[in-house]
Amino acid sequence: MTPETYLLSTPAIFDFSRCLRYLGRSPLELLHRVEDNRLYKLLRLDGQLVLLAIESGEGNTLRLSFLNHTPTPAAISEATLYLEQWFDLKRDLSGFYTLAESDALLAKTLPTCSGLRLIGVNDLFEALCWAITGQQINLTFAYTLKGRLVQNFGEKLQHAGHDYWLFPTPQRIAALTPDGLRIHQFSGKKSEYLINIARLIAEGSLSQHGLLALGDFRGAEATLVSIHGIGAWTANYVLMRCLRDPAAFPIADVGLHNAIKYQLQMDRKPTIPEIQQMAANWGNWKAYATFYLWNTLY
DNA sequence: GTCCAGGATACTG
DNA sequence: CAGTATCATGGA
Repeated sequence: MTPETYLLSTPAIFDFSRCLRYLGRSPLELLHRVEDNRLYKLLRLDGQLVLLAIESGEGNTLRLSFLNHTPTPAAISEATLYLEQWFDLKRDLSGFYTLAESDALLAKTLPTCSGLRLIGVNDLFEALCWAITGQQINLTFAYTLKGRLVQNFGEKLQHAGHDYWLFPTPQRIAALTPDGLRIHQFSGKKSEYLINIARLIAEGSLSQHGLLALGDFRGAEATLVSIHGIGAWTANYVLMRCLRDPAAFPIADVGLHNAIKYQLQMDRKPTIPEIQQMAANWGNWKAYATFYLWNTLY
């Protein structure tokens, strides 16, 4: 049977293959799969587990295929919205390119990043878990830990010989004790942080909508930082990848430091004041600047 | 064996 | 208020 297929129009500055290169950076990733220029993603849409395949379509489009269901109209609409957010398709990047072409550091990212969109982590709980899990450990181990979280507490769909996963719900993690995460090699502190945040989200006192309703992103940042386990780096990571604050800037990020060191051929990592100076003109493109610099590391 | 990882917090002076 | 210790383990 031929799956239901839909087209989604893409903006002028968009290179799907570069987005896929970012998405395919870790073989340990369980929340999506990249194969043969096609992206597979499991979502819960309109109450059902829906497996999507996304690939380049004719002209400036993406082609979505629903692999395991004939989608309801609501599911089609939700899938479209999800992808627009995931790939940041509604943002006009012309200002960023004007900036990047005249910026000594950012210009170096364009040959390998041009057309890349800031790939999001749409779900707030997932974004927070990923950021906290990744604190002060190498990225490979962070993926291993996330994989354990997903495989032990997430939901699985098998399709055509592959496993597809949904990230655990906050309700599921909120029901754990710290030992339930520590046995999977999360630190004691991170276990407490994750369970507490799961509880806040499960009970409704923390939500993406609520954070965005605070008026500006600085309000969201202050709220996030007030939560145990969320410092400036984590808050800005989540602002950048989930809340879509264009000025989010995880300036203490080691990956950012390494990318700058490499691009400028420095014999040491840059200091925070040096980075502030480099970013002085980045304005509301700091999130994109960070993402492009990260992407030069893969 | 050593050093560093997409940091945050609690403690110390 | 600015430094320091601690976490926790893997990867290089």
